[in-house]
Amino acid sequence: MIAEVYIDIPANPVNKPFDYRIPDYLDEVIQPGMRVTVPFGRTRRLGFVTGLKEQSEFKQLRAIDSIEDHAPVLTQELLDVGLWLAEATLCATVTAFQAMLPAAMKAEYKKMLQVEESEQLKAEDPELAKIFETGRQLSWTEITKNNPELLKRINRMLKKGLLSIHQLVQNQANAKKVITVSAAVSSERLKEEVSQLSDRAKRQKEVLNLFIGKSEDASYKPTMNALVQNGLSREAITRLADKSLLRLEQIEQFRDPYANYVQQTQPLDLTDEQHKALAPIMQSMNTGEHRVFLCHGVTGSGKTEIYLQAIQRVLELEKQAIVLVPEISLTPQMVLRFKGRFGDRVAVMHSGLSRGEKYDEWRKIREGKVQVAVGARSAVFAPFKKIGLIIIDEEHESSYKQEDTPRYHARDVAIHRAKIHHCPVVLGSATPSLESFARARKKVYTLLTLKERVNRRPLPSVQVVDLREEMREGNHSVFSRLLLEKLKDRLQKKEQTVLFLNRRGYSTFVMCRSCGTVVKCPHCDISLTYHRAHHLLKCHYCGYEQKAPDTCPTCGSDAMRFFGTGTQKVEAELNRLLPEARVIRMDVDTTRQKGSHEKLLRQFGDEKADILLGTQMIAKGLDFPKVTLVGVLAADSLLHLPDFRASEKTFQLITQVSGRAGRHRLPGEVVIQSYTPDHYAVSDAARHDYEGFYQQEMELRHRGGYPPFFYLALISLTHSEPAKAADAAERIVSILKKNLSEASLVYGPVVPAISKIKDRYRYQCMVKYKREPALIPVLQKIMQHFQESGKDSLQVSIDLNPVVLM
DNA sequence: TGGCAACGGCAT
DNA sequence: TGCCGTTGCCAG
Repeated sequence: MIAEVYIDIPANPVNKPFDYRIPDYLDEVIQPGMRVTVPFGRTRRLGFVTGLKEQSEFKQLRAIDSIEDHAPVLTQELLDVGLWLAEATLCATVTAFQAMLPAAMKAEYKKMLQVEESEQLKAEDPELAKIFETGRQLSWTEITKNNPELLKRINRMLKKGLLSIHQLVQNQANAKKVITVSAAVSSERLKEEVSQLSDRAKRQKEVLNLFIGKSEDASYKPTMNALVQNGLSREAITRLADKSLLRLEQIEQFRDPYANYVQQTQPLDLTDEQHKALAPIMQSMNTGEHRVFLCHGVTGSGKTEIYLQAIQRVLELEKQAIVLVPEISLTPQMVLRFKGRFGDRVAVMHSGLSRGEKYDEWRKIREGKVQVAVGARSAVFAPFKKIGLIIIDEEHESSYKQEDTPRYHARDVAIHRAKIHHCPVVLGSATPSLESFARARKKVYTLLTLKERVNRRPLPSVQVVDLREEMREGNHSVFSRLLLEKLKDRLQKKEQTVLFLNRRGYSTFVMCRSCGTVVKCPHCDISLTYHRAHHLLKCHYCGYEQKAPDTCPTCGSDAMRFFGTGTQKVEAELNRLLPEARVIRMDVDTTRQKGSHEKLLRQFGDEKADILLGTQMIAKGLDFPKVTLVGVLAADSLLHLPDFRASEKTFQLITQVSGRAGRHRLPGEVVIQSYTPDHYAVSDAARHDYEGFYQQEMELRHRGGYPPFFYLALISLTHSEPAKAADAAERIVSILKKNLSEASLVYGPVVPAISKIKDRYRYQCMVKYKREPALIPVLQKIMQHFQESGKDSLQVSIDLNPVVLM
């Protein structure tokens, strides 16, 4: 038999299946979807088997070395999804396969050195011989990294055949193993043994006594660790196992990151609106018909309960469900709602888990141990066999789009998979993306609307404060007088406040007041942000940091001033203005550590703080009964970015943040601070008027030729020499113009707002199109022609339906 | 991707 | 002439 294998090299010339002979001992074992190690050129590489066949057009086939998996890691369906994904996003097929698997399954390649002729080596290079004394294989990188001088000598020995190279393909995925202990003989026998043991074997007797009477209970299999923790002796246990009285078994164990909290919940009664929304979803599941629903429900309208009851039905049908949530809202709050309803039938996948934990959750899905997968973007690839429902909560969230290859949108993958499985997709949001809402309007999706909050709670009242006026009247503080007053009021009433600011760090840029110099990143075309904790300037693009200068690097003046406001500065301001207020700050800088995110939220939930101050990450999913005030400090911070979605993002953000207030008994209030209070994105959000915003924004998109009226393809070029990137961009634009239809528009080349990132200069071209069958083939050709390999080379990246244009 | 042959420059 | 770094090609 012959296997078709995709090699683990994401480069154009090898982006196709290679034929390999299956050795006899692997005949009948190898199946499509398994990973194998194969000889490739002069090395060994990991590969994915995508098909089996009898014949090959190639005469000289090499044989598969070994298998990496005992069962396929990709189902036939996922293999097909991978091929589709590679074409749809213009990436190498292996890259698509890798994206569907947990990171722990990425192969690691190691070059090993071994002695072939030890006597001769000793004669030629005694020092080297000493290193290889044990005769064992040693890692090439480990030997050479501390001692680069050895490289030449090793090469010399290799040429003479005294040393040899062995390529090793390592699978990093290893299940956590635990040892369980059980009785190997009857309780009767154990009693006998106890009496026969000498008095000195006190510890062994202790162990045996524990197992007496439990021999017959097959489920009694405590782990070695548990026994040792309870004061029994590991030595004694192994001794008894040696005597065949106890049995030790190694079993694979699943790490369970949520083992500690599971609190069972029951389905809630649905409101009329919720019933009406759920019914068509149920119907679609019952008839096994693929449909896409857009559930547009105001914040607090109980979308999650609809999801939960729909999933309930999926389980009754003995199928599986995938629930996607934005990375940021994967707080225990959200996860617990699913865990609480479905308990250990749920696997959770998100970036807060360790590599091993993610791998375990993934295995639970593959092995059919769970029926529900809750996770961020990549959970859309959950290896379920019979998907009954896919839910995408907060469907407008930009984190559903992967920003590096493969540049896929989870929404597209979900719909693609749902078609294959004949099941519905439910997109949920209080602020749907214009694309989705437009599709619902055109009846491509089915619109489900929830206008009211559950329990009839009113939406919070929203007040917009004009910051220009505050300025005019001499208030230069971050807080308007209204917001400050309300903050004080809540402090007094012992109610809580959420403050939102979309910018971390202390200030946005540092400028010299004497000569106007703004301190920029030496590697990127962007100003550095001041972080007060360590008195540092940081680049938020490449991570570069330097000490904050006391004097201007250009003119030497000491008039360095900090402009713009970040969360750190607001925190300092709060401490100054309201010294009695307890503040929790949440941003990338305070949540970097594992578990800190949850910890901070728990503190706030336990009312250990009065004010929660944070960036994006606090905008959604939070639900605290005591929060009665929400402040948006700078509503227009996103509005003036060079991005056609700036208004949409602003509207969504304000709406989402406002939704954090007054979700329970206490009514909520929202204060929005803005320099452009009349902008429709701000004023419509304040009025909770999605429809109004939608109309106005669609008008502008229509005029500008932007989605949802046109599709976009963004081609980005980077090179360390600006001229090289510019030249390629010119040529690409002319190729596109020549090959695409008249109706498609080709723009560029342009220099993006950030012209340099990590010492590479950037150019962009863009295509706007409605229907363009020639596009994918042309872009594939462009990739093949222009993409160079090597370190200092031209990099081409193509993003179809980009979410961020920068 | 990475290994290697082929190539050319350069010190000897 | 041998050694080294660079370049381009190729893999089933």
